[in-house]
Amino acid sequence: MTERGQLKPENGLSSAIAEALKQLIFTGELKPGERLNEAILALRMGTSRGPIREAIRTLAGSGMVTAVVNKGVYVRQISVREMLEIYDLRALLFGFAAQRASDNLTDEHRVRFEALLAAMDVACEKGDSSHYYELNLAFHALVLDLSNNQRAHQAYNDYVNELHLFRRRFFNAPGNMRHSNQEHRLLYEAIASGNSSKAKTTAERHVLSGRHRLLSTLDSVKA
Amino acid sequence: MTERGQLKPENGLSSAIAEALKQLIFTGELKPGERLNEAILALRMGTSRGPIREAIRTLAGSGMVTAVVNKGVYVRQISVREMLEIYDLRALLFGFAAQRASDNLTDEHRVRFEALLAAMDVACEKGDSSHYYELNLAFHALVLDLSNNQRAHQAYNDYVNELHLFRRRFFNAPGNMRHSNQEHRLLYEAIASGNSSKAKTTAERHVLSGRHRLLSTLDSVKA
DNA sequence: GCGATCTGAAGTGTCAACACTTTCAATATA
DNA sequence: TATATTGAAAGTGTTGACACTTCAGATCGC
Repeated sequence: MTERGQLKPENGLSSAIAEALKQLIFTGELKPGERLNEAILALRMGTSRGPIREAIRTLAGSGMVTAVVNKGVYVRQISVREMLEIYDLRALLFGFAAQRASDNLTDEHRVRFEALLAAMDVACEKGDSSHYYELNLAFHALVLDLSNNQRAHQAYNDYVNELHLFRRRFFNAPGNMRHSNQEHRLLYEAIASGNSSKAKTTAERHVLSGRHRLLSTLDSVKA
Repeated sequence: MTERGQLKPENGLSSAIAEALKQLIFTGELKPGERLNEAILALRMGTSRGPIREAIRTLAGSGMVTAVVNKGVYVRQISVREMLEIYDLRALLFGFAAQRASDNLTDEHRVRFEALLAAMDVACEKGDSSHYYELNLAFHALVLDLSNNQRAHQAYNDYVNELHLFRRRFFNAPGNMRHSNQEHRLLYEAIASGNSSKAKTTAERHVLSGRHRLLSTLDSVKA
């Protein structure tokens, strides 16, 4: 955990701290199961324990950490079962969004989709997985945007973050870009064709294939 | 807001306070948009402001209240748009659960379903809307249980609570029991028949018909 | 009379100190 | 040696005090 003194207090100290803690958790500097020591965090962030406690309670409210009375708070650990459940929900949401997207698609969005797909092809060829990851996120975000349902978008992002947390615990499955890229193309074609039910099933399958990949990797590790 | 000194501190004072605040919000003693005054709450709960602040941050984390720096926290207000979005998600989840339920149904569950439906018939005849409401919750919970996906169940409950919050803001639409009751029967038949896709669409429609009722009531008020 | 500035109250943000619980290791005891 | 006891250390829970921001109303100048 490196020094990180910035902590822009634009929106209240505890909000800034909560944001910083989230970053620490997502980047893996704070690992799942690890305990958060209030005093040490306070020292590191350069404040007293009060704001730290409040930030931690915020995270506890959103489920990122679990609090045990008189013992402390721990970064949430996600079980395999929970991961599978979340994958199903994510698939459901993505299918829902794709279905709607095929109804709400405009020419402007077509352009953006095609630009994204082209860029992903390039990243895929070059093997630039980090850039591909960014584009992948943007692609999914675009679909969710087109669902015209902000809550769905938010819930989807929450699920993705939670899964991210889980995967970090085990290994950073890079996922095979090529296959994923192919599925994206198929999904876009389904959306663009206006066949909303096909768009839905394609989108669901896309997420579930990710779930399947992760699951089989997990099995092979256990064996 | 009545005195409520119990506050069993079994799991930490701030957790207990958070629970108490949730109750106050759900029962409507704290109305949407209303500000939460820390000092007054502290006085009423018999503690100092610290635990109150932490409880409030917990609620803020789960989205029940919104915090504005240096001004205070306010009970969340849900817009019509947001309500519609949540209804869609709730329908999606309920459809998902019903689909799964038709795969996971056992004889034991059949018995419970039929007991619930019978009891609902009775409550419906007697016009006992309060009891009907309880049974209605139990019916939905049973379907969600059968989905074998705890996260789905939790998310569904969260959505229901949020909608509850919204409806309180306008009026307590009792919903017509008779119609709802009929839909429950249809849904159970679809689930019991093992036709999972029919179960799914029936469940979705059940929720969406609720959404439609609320929406048309809203329109008639505005007009 | 009208607008700008000042002032006070109300309320939130932050802090440091203290009380309480848990844990673990050292010691005593059978 | 194994087990129970006890005491210190570490860390969280809680509190009251103080600093700072915001807002509304009073005051002053024009």
